[in-house]
Amino acid sequence: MNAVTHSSIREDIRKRIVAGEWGLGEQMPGEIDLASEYDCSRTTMNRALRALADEGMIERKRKGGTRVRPLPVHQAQLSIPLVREQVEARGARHSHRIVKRSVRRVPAEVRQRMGLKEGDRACFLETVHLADDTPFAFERRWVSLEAVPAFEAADLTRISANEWLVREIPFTNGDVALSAICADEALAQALDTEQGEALFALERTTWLDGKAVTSVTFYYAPGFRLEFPI
Amino acid sequence: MNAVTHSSIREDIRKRIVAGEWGLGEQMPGEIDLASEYDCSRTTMNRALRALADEGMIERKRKGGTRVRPLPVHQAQLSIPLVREQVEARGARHSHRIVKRSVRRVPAEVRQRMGLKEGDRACFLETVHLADDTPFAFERRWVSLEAVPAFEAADLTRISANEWLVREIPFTNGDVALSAICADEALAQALDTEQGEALFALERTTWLDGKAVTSVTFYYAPGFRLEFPI
DNA sequence: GAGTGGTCTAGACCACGGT
DNA sequence: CCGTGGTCTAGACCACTCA
Repeated sequence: MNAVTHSSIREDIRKRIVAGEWGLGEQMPGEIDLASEYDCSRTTMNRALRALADEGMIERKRKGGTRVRPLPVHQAQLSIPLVREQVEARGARHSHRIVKRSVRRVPAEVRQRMGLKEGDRACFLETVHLADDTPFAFERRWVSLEAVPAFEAADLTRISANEWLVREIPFTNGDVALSAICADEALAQALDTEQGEALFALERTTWLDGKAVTSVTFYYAPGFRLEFPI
Repeated sequence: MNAVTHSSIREDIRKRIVAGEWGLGEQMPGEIDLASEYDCSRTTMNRALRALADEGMIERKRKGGTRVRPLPVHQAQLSIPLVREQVEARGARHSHRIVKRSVRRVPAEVRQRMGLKEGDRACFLETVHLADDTPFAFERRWVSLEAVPAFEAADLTRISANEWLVREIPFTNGDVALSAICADEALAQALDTEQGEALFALERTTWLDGKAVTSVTFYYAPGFRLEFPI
């Protein structure tokens, strides 16, 4: 209890929670009490407690006071890197090869996922990402030409579609789904592996002000692991 | 620009960034300028900008000022729910059945993952989680009896090991890895599916003050998707 | 050295939500 | 009603880092 900074206070209180000083109910003292205990201002204590609340350690309610979360919500900051960054983080050189590129009508399933109307045009793209010339991931992507007309003419030889979009079109929100899938013939060929292998799939649809920008699925080569701290 | 609250300011500035008002370099005005522009205190502006920095939208450096992140870091708050919660969120009834439970020496691979010494004892546990009597996930777990001696005698018939541990032993940090794996014979049998099916695997090792508590892998039945917003 | 963000303070008012 | 957290303010000092 030296520096009376919001972070030192936060860590100290975290320890006291872990040590079980307060049970799982309503037990914790309020901001004012803790502030005087730590001899800091209420503002500082508020910030420390707010941080603990943000990470799911405690729950705060007006009038109800501050309580230790019965079942702590275990949240992780999962950052979704570019494929290029994933490859380079493994110490390999990234390159990509466009397998297919066309403008076509969107199949019903994707149309629903992206909220497009029948007849809306979109760009379809299949890309293989390589790590030192070994297939690393296979990307199947739809880009709405309603939202991103410029994509039709984008030069994707030097940078990948992912990076082009990230650079040109910010997005406001999106949905991600992770799953496992057996490689069919096309996926097996693209990733230079056997049919039936288990592939890790990451599907992402992103939106800009309520308009779908792109919907993409990445299929990672067998053995891929997405790791992160919690 | 009505309420001059930190959140309204944050959202307004986010819009201006998305609209491209400032390029990808060093362009943004500093706290003081923005504070006077929004007619708020520097404290409030600081909080708004800090929030944008936390979510990876901008980068801040002393003296260097505030800049728009060239490639925004796309971070998601991924909360890892209990299996029971996952099942109940699908509107099904959760139950679990313990398949194996024993105390034994830990194989080298797990020992390394958990940082245990040779000869350390641990509890090994295999559990099948059911959703309305259909296999939903298969859990393979090691619990360090060094860290949690009480686990050896825990009653796991009513609540699962996961919940027992969450209730009894808080943890300070952990590692998570997601991957896809082909079902071998044992997994296929446990999940009542075919050998070779692609399974989604979630592996997690948790620590309490540097001591490994438990290392667990969940294998989800085919078709499982882990979804979250970004 | 100087400018920028990082942080703390003391006080104030407000909004939510139990009593 | 009234206690608790949520927030804003004005001012201050500090620490990092760039020039």
